[in-house]
Amino acid sequence: MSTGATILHADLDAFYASVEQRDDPRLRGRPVIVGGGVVLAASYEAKALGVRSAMGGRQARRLCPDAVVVRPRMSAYTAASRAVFEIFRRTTPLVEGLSVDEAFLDVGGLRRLAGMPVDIAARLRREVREQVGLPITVGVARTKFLAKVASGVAKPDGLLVVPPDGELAFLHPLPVERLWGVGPVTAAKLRDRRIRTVGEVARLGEAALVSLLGAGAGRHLHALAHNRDPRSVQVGRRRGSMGAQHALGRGPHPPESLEAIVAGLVDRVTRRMRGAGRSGRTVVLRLRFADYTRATRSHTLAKATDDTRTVLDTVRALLRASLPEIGRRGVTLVGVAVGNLDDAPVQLPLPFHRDPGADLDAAVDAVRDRFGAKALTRAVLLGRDTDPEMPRLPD
DNA sequence: TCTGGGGTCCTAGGACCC
DNA sequence: TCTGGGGTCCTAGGACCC
Repeated sequence: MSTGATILHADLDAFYASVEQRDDPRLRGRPVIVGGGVVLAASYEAKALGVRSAMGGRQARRLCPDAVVVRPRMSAYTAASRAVFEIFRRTTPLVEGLSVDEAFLDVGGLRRLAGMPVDIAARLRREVREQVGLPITVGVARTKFLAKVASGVAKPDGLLVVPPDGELAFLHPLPVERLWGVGPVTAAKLRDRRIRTVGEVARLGEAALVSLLGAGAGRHLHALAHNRDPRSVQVGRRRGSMGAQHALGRGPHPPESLEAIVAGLVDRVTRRMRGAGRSGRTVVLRLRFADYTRATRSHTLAKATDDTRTVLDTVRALLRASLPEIGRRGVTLVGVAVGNLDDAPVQLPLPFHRDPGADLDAAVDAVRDRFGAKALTRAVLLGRDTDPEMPRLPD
């Protein structure tokens, strides 16, 4: 029964740019921009001058003429990410990755073994710095949501603990933009109502939020503003789709050249799928028109596949059906994705794998809490195959 | 400020089934 | 003949995240 702040949100700082500064000492202390036409990542020296990721390259160079612009080296970032996640998993088996550079870690059960969460977090930061050479910020709190907000506030290269008795005092003065899930559109709607802080959101009432933002977003935001977030750290989550896309100039782009680009994208995606041992049923063609509005066209196959030919034929049919619209509106991006990826069994971490537990109900509940209902089904199926002692669902 | 590439989750209507 | 409610799947769009 640990009730303290036991969830860590660990987030590498300016990840791509930090890897570049690590690998080239001449870049240290200087503004670094990773990416060419568009900023993929900016070092904190560049951010200080207003450079942001997703910003156009021209504007970034205007803001920061002294910046060193580096071509991205994806394989270096992937390797660094793997090394950091190894440290995460050495810290606790309960790791939920959110992207290449951030994860939640549940350290609630480790107190006797590894010390207080704040000490675990400090050690984690030190290990990432010493063993991988990268700065990382950690937020520590009782819930995932608060831990994430805390790391955002503590960046860069920081550590911030939100004590359980100081949660609302921490949360309510923050601007609404700090909330996970509040982007430009939601922030603008709230701003129109003169709502700028989380505390003001909390005073608004759920019904008002729902009528302003819709049922899902409204209820979600209301819960967060009142510091309600029951989500647990989920291990073994797998992505639900894989895709690749390619931005185009303003054109013109004849159908043959679009077909060729799409074929390359399909090849990339299906190659990755086979590499990961995944197959999927829903094939998606993604388009962006000359006015930068977006559209998707999709088709769901009867059977999951990772076959290049099958996916390509499907995408081609979607593309051909879209050619008239593309002809009218112009196209500035094509993308391909395969969704509805199958759920292969996941490897469960040690405690549940090795110790099914004497109490069947408790074990089943624990698996469901930690990993979700889907994983429970998978765990049971997996357990039947590999471990006769694995708990089964009660009939 | 003229905008990459990779994802997640939610909503909503229609088809279809019981 | 007309009508009901519930559930799932598919397609498409939109907001948001890094």
